[in-house]
Amino acid sequence: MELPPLIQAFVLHFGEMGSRWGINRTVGQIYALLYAADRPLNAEEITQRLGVSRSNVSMGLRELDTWRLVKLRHLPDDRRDYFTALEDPWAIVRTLAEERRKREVDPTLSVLRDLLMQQPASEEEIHAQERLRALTNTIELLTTWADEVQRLPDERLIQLLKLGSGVVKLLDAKDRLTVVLGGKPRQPRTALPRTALPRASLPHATSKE
Amino acid sequence: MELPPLIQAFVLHFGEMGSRWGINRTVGQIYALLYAADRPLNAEEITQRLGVSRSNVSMGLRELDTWRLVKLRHLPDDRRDYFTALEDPWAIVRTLAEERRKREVDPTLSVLRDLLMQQPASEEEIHAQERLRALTNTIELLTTWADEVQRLPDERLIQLLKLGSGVVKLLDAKDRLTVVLGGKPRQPRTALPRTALPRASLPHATSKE
DNA sequence: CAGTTATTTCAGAAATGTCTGAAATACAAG
DNA sequence: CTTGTATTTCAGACATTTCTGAAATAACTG
Repeated sequence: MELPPLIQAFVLHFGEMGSRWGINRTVGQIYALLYAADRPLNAEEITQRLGVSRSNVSMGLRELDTWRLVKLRHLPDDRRDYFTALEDPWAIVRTLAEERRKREVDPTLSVLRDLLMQQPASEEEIHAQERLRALTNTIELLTTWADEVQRLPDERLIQLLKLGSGVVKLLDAKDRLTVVLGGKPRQPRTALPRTALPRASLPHATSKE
Repeated sequence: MELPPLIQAFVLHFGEMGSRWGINRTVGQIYALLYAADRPLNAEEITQRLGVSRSNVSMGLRELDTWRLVKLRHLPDDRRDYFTALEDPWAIVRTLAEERRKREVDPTLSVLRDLLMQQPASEEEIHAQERLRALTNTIELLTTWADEVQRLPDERLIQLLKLGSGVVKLLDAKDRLTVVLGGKPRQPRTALPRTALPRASLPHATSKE
């Protein structure tokens, strides 16, 4: 592997982390290389820099493509394929979130829903189904939320992230206002737990004020 | 494997998903079995029900323990170890989030910070470092947010999730109020992008109103 | 169409990960 | 200390995944 030390360290690390992220070493290395690169690279260049076989690079690029993490481009007067990494970090985050959900969550949700439709045949299965139902509800709440957040434009998403847990203050403020100003009663669409009613100010929610 | 069909389907699915989740088949199966079970199980029972070797179960339980997903308990007059799954779905979500972060994100963040400290030795490295900086900032924003959200009590977390992207309306409402009522000027702690100022009402942000 | 270059496919080699059975360890009870 | 039971360790068998080189395919060029 013939790379400037800084880039090499980055590439090697991504290769090693690859296995924890469900991609293999070469795929991780290719992505890191493209991400750090200051120009599009073709397969042959990647092969040389990483010191792996040409066919391995071909397969790796195809996998990155199914993850929608690389873009294929062409340079004038050159019929080789050139690749760039999806470069905007927020685009990467969104893509990773979508793809991981598709691969890691959706199949499970589908199986769970299926099992919840079945008629339990024993006490044991009744209990199991209850547990499955609790799990399903939680996953559904999370994925619905993730869906909605995915649709926010970048600025909004960043704004929310920066606010952090500060959002709960806003929620409290809103509930108080609704009461003080005699606003329209809340639609119980998001049925609040009793502890979140007007003046109940929870200890933890106000700890930073 | 001798299990009621519904439970068996659940267990088999978790086993298969295991590889995508960075755990192996047996570990996934053991967790699923414990999660669906209506009582604590000992290693021998798990062995029998899953039809895998006793030693495999021992290793699997140890791994689940390092993930903090199972609890060890003892029954009176029985010196065998009994296990239960972490059963509250929100506790599971929190634990998974923490553990995955520890394994999948923190090491990368540490390497990135390290590489950002280094003196770049070429134009190429200067560019690479800029890319690394962008990535680092994004990951840091995400993990800081995740940290804060982790500290919220369950009800608050659920409340937020149910609100979904509705939070942005609250943000807008707050900004408007600050102006209308002449409230104290915002601390620029979360420096908003210009587009989020008082009446700029972005098209996408108000699309549902 | 033949020649050239780029990419993909794929069988098997190499590497890695998982699982088992046997042996080792741990520990309570007699 | 010995016996009996529970659990862990670990070397090697087995299984899966990754990677390579060679061959096939594709696509352009004259």
